[in-house]
Amino acid sequence: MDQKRPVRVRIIDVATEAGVSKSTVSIAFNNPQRLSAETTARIRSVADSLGYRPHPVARMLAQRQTRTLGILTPQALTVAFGNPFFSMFSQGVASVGEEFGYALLYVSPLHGSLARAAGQASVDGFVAIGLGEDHPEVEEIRSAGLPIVLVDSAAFPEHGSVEVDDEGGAFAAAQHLVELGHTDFLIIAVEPPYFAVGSDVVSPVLDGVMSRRMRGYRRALEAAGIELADERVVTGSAGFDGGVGAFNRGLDSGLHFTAVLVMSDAMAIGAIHAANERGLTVPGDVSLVGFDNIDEAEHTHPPLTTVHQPAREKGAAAARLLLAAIDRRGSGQPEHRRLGTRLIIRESTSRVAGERQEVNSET
Amino acid sequence: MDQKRPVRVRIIDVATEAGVSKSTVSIAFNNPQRLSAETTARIRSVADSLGYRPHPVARMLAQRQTRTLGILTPQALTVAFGNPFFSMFSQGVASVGEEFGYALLYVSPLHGSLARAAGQASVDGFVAIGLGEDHPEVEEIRSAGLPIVLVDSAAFPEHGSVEVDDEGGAFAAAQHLVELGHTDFLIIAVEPPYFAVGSDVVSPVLDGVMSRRMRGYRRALEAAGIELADERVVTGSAGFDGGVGAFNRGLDSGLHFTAVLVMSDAMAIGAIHAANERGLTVPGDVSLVGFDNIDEAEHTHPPLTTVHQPAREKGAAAARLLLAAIDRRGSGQPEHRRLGTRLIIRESTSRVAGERQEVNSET
DNA sequence: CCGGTTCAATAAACCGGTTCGACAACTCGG
DNA sequence: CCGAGTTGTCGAACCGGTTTATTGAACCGG
Repeated sequence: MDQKRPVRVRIIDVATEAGVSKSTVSIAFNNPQRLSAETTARIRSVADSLGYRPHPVARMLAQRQTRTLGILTPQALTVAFGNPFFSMFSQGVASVGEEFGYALLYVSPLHGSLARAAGQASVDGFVAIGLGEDHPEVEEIRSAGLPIVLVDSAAFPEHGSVEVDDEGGAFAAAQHLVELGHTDFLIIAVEPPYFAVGSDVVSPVLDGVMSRRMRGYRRALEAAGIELADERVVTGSAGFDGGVGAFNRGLDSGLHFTAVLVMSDAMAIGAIHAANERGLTVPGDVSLVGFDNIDEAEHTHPPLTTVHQPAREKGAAAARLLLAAIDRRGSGQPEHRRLGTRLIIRESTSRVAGERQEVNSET
Repeated sequence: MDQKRPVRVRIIDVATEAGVSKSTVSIAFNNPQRLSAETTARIRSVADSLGYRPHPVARMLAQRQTRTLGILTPQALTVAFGNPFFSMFSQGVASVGEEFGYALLYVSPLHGSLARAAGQASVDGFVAIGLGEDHPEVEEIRSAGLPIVLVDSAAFPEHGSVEVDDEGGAFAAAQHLVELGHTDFLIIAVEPPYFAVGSDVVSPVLDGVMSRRMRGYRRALEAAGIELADERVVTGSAGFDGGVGAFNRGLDSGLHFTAVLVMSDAMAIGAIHAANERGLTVPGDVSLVGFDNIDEAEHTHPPLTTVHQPAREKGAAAARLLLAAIDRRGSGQPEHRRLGTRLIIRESTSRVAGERQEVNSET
């Protein structure tokens, strides 16, 4: 049995082998111009032949920086990565992270506790996606002296934040359908209990986002004098399947509707699929508007009308704010950014079909 | 200007305040039963009131473990996260990571060097997605004494690995079309230069995967006596848009084909969309088989026939192998796992239409 | 009253680097 | 030939914890 125990080469080994002190070795790597060329060369070659790599953790400790950005999510990663939107957001964070040489650490609740998970993460700062008021980990992190940028939540003015105009986007979506003459609506929301583990509070994150969207829908409908009965709001789990389930439930409840507002594209794609399966054509029988504008929304059949939110820019902006906060180490004002949303009209929506044309063209 | 400089509370502060030594404080947290109940309680309460959190990096250094799993990808994260498959894989890794209390660190090339990036990552081990033979970072990591599990590559028998039967899946896909009577094929591949930065070698990863799939296609066609001209293989960037581009290019080249084999679902979805835009119906005019079986494949119109690969299980298996390797610290045999693929027949494929219909008139 | 246990708490070493101040040797102007 | 700078290297302290061997006090039976 060849015990392949590749004992790590330490800086002291290199120093001994090269006949210098460990400070000198360290300098040879981090500040070569302070050393004579030959010494540097010798140390380098010894290090190479020994296969020396500075221990990243020791280095982090001494330099007091990790060159790592943390992404904090109150949902399990298995659910987070199930949402294409999250991937796009990640792309944004990653793009600026990579540019500045930072790796990405994903932190999700461990054994139900996000705070504990955050506590044992070695990062220079956090991007927290949707931590609402009652999330104690924000305080936790602050007391650890780490900067944090909140996404989809402005509950903590003392920290940077990046938001998106959810309400405005939702309003535009609903208004668009109203203008097409629709009066009978179904709303598909993502259901609140996103996960339920351990003793921690359950994520009110999406709750915030979703309730803002709901507000936008409601405002537009009210403005058009359309009343929205509670049973016209159905929910399902985030993700494609949740969309088919919710749509079917809406259908089965016996409601009549010609327009569906869906709070996420993933669910909207599921809903389109469900509609087809049930013999309904989109947008002939039912018009449908999603939210997010994920990449696949353009390629559905029919292409999905949806509210674009700049997910990648959101991630990038959050990362930039965080890097800035890391740089100035606690001083300076936190920045708050709010990005726009806009309605993308494709082909999943159309004027309401002939007969029930009780047009309410005022507003 | 209130300088909010939340100086971190250190263990020594707690010790002083509680009138004990720092060892005692450490024990109070990690081995409470060794201490008298009252001392523990007092220390805990002092720590609470001071807001003490053990410094994760210091702790990692002392304990020689990070409780973090590294995910190594030779592509920039911006491109990796653009592929739904990657998200599914991540879900798998995350699910077992979360179960055992590990966070996830994504490591991608920094300034063009994956080796450098890997070197400064503080993890207990790596899951490397598709590192081919000529990737020096594997040796690099081994010499750092860290375990590594290779995914989609068995180039290093001394490390654990998880693979998938790409060739078999591709074979089944092609055979299915052959059985439906198709003889005129187009193959859409993902183009090799996935990125090109710095001095490092460009990822041969996907290359390996893609060439295995190609081999599968070819074998099935040859078995049916169908010859595949080189110009019938078109490429595009991974992702939806790459699919539409490639499909259009195939169409524009004047080739006649009734069947398309696409090496990824994302591209297949783009291809379906492109086909519709060009007035072709799927599967009426052209049959189409994807690869991966991502979640959205079920909800396309028509639902996509594709080769299922167990992406989540792949991630989970890799993570489990890695955790096992971390546990036994270098001893023990590396394990190699190979997972199956299977053809999922949905509705994007059908028997070839009667006569030699002229599919494409001109551009 | 004494040697042997047990229990609680501690001092010191350690994890593996970085960094600061000091020092010796060498250079150079006067 | 002396004193002031430079230059190259080193020792020691430090980052913030954990861990091991040790100590001192209390306990206990003989």
